[in-house]
Amino acid sequence: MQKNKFFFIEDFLPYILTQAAETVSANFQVFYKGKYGILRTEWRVLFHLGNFGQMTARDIGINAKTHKTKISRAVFRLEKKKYLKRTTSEEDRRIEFLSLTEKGVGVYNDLKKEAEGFEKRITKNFTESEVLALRKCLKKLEANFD
Amino acid sequence: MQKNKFFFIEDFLPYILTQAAETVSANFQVFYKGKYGILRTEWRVLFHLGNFGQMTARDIGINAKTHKTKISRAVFRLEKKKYLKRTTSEEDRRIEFLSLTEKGVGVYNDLKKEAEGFEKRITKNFTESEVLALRKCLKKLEANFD
DNA sequence: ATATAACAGTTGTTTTTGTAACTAACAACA
DNA sequence: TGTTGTTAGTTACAAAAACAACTGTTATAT
Repeated sequence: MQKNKFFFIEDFLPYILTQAAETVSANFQVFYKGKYGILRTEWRVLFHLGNFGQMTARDIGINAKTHKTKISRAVFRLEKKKYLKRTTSEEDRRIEFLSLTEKGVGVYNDLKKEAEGFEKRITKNFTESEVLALRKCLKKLEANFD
Repeated sequence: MQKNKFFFIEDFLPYILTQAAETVSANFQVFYKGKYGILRTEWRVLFHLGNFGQMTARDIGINAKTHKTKISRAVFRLEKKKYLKRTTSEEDRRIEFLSLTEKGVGVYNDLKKEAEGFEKRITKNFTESEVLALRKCLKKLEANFD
């Protein structure tokens, strides 16, 4: 009892999902790349630390589903920019605790404002329940792969 | 009259959108990359030609919002694999019409089946109207950048 | 204890992408 | 014509991502 006999790429969910994500990301990166010269993974690390406080590279990688080499290099660059500092754990010297410097917090706070403004603008023609439903669907979609 | 005083990265729409897209794409690429060794842009070109018939690289690029160098390289690889052929236009010799070979159509048909199955599986726990609403929201979101 | 496996994070190499500069063809207009 | 601008597509080089192999450390188990 299939309704649509034909395949349309423009209705293929993975395609429109990726297209929407790429368009939104390309427009959002103007802020962090344009203002601070950082890449997407660096933005993610910055925002994890700004949002959750001190974390290890490992835990950021798990939470953001990002490979450890990507995290490692992002941490290196953020450190070089003096946005974050590392502290080796006393109990387990493999682990490094990462946290934002004062400068990093400043950048985080500025980019947080930009993020809030950006989200508002791109959902200007959405009802509040539409935004909530969209968030819910995206999370549910992703949870299907755990 | 703002409700949420705090910023949570896990509720930031561009972030969860990108996360969902990356997770879905990573799982879907297993089919085209695993079975036929092609990349995402090659999949897109293949599916544009399979879906719409003969097209120019330019028009695929416009429709898929993909840079011409990416398209150019994807076309080159698909040609090398004998999935598509080029025909230079008689009226304007800058233009090449691209179309799938018989082999390319075979690959397209197989991957189309996989795509349909994949979409069904990832939306198994969605109601039909949820899927429709999700598609609509994603398209609306993207249209905000035109 | 000590060998082995597991883990956190880094480094090296290859593949892919991004960007700019390029070629070849057409268009417009003096 | 011929000069200038635009367009379709390619190529060259630099930046970034993917993947595998590595270092140093801790956990496990004989």
